[in-house]
Amino acid sequence: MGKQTGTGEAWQQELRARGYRLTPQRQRVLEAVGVLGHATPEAISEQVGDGVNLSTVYRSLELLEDLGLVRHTHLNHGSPSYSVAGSADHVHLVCRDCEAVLEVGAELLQPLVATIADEQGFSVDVGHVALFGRCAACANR
Amino acid sequence: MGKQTGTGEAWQQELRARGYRLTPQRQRVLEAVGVLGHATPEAISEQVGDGVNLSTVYRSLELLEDLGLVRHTHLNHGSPSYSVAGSADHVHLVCRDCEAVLEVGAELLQPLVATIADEQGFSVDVGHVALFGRCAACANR
DNA sequence: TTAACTGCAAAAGTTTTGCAGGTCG
DNA sequence: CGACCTGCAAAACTTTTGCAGTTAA
Repeated sequence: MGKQTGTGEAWQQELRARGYRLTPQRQRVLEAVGVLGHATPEAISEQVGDGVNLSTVYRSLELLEDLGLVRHTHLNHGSPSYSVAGSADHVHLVCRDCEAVLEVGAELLQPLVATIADEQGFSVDVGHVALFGRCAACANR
Repeated sequence: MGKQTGTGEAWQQELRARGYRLTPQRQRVLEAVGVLGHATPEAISEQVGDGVNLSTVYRSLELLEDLGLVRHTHLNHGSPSYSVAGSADHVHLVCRDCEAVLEVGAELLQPLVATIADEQGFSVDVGHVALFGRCAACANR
């Protein structure tokens, strides 16, 4: 399940098919997002080190998101949080007090999603849902 | 269900009890949020007109949120969206394509919320949930 | 070779902060 | 009257953009 650094991964071909180029910066940004789980552009920039300019991080994230390789949500206050799209779908549980982020399987959403599709014709993107509230630890305080 | 502009509303007493003051700016900001449903700080600033400085809008929103009178989420890309906390709980359905925001009753979340509380001890804040996806109109295109 | 990409720096946009004067209580 | 608030302007941040040099293909 590790990410092969081989030559012919599907997304690389997709990327080139669209006329884009495969650069080391883009690979490093994608890898950093994978390592961090979910992270802000700034955190990603730190992860990749000083070899990649912050502007490039932003531009890479935009491209990678357009390719469907990463996604972003707004987990806490200001900054967007990016994560790899390929990983198993899950729901984020963000604690308002301690800022911890728990996860639960997205299969819990199935009934809800089905109902919404049925009533509104709206297809929910299950890949990245964030729910806010208070975690068990903070509730006991 | 209208908002009385009477003298002794509960939140006003709460506010004073905490040592804060009831100013016309704060009343106008709260009223604007109610009128707009959900709005960014800038939109709120326009709604209240030029009688209230943008800085004051930010400071008022922070205070009102601290009092539990308004809440904020991130519906679309950059800016936070504020809404009154007292209104009926509902789930936002944000279309990624046309940016429309639909709503469905929060009672649909009950089973999900119950399961999460059971498994993780995490109490979800049902008041303001946003789900992203594609609306019926955009799906048919 | 050449069109795309990166780094740098400046610009644009958003949110916060310091302070002098105004006002609620 | 006194502490809290507001408006204004500047500061601090975040994200975007223009350009010249660099590089993947």
